[in-house]
Amino acid sequence: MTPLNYALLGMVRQQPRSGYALRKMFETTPLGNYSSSPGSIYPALKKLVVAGLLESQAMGRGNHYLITPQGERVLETWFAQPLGDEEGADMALMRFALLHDHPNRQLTLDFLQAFANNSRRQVASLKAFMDGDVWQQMSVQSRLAVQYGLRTAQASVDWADDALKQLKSAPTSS
Amino acid sequence: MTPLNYALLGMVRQQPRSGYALRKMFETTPLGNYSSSPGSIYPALKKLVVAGLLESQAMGRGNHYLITPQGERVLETWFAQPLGDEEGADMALMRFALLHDHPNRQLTLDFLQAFANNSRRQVASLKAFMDGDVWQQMSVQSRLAVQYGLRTAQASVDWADDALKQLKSAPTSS
DNA sequence: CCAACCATGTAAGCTGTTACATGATTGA
DNA sequence: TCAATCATGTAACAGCTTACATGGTTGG
Repeated sequence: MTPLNYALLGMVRQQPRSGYALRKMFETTPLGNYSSSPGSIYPALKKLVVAGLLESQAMGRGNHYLITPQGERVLETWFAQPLGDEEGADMALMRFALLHDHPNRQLTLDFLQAFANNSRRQVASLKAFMDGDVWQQMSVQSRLAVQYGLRTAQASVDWADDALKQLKSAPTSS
Repeated sequence: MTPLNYALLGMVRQQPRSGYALRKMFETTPLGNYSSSPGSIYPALKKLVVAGLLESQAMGRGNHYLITPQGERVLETWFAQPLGDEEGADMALMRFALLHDHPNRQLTLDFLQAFANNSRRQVASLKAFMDGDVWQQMSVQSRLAVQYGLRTAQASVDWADDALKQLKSAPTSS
């Protein structure tokens, strides 16, 4: 399961779509960092059908894709996985976005907690780096680049905390 | 010229290093998102030598790499290129970090200006997206994911502005 | 002497991109 | 009718990772 596969599964789960519609999603929304080129999406969809995670259904011109129970299970397993340090922020955020209307709200809350903790750890490790030997030998520019990392990590912490607040104050809105 | 190639050129330009030392840089510093696996670095170094951008020089155990005048020219050309929207933030930041001790301080200032402008444009486009139709149909989670993008873009703006201040107030510190 | 590190390399594969190609349908 | 959009596909490649393999050196 590649990142793109998860993205496609998640989008199709939300609503059956054609390959073309999925491409448009990548093009027109800020979510999903993937190119909308057909060279990636159509082959991936085919593979997902072969693997039994999606079902193709002719509809007007073109095919719509539906998620199968097995596909749902794959997504659920992914959602339930503890958020590791390894997955980059982009991957983590995609996972978060695909949780969208998931009935189990707790998954989202858990995700945000873990994300906030990871970001806090990242902040701490960058601060620790700034106390090390290497830091002293670095040029002004290189140091500023590290400061950039610090700022974005801090922004992640703030966002996650804020998102938790918003979700907790809001009733089950879906 | 791949991102990794630029990274290697820039690091060698700063100081002649062995392939192993370069790997350690990737491992121990937050700069450079690349894996430190030998499978990427050694072949890349070889290609750069063949292309005449680096020179290999036996030294003790292992080889040190030096940048050639031609390699310097390649870097200079890259540095001088206007910062486009296309390059991701990671690529942009790498370029910034590699400017490190560049004698032409103006390049750094130009970069930061362009980066700040790009980030501002990104903020604006995200805000515009939040006024569109798609936004209305999105789930709470998806909206929060977009808000994340907004926050990090804003952090980029803040960082660039701050960096400009720091550099302008500091004399030529190198 | 044995583990850990220094130091380099290759082969296979995964993932996504680029570029090309095709044809139907819709709106001006 | 002519351009734009809908809709799908393939072939070739680029770029990096994983896994494996090798041998020297250093320190406990």
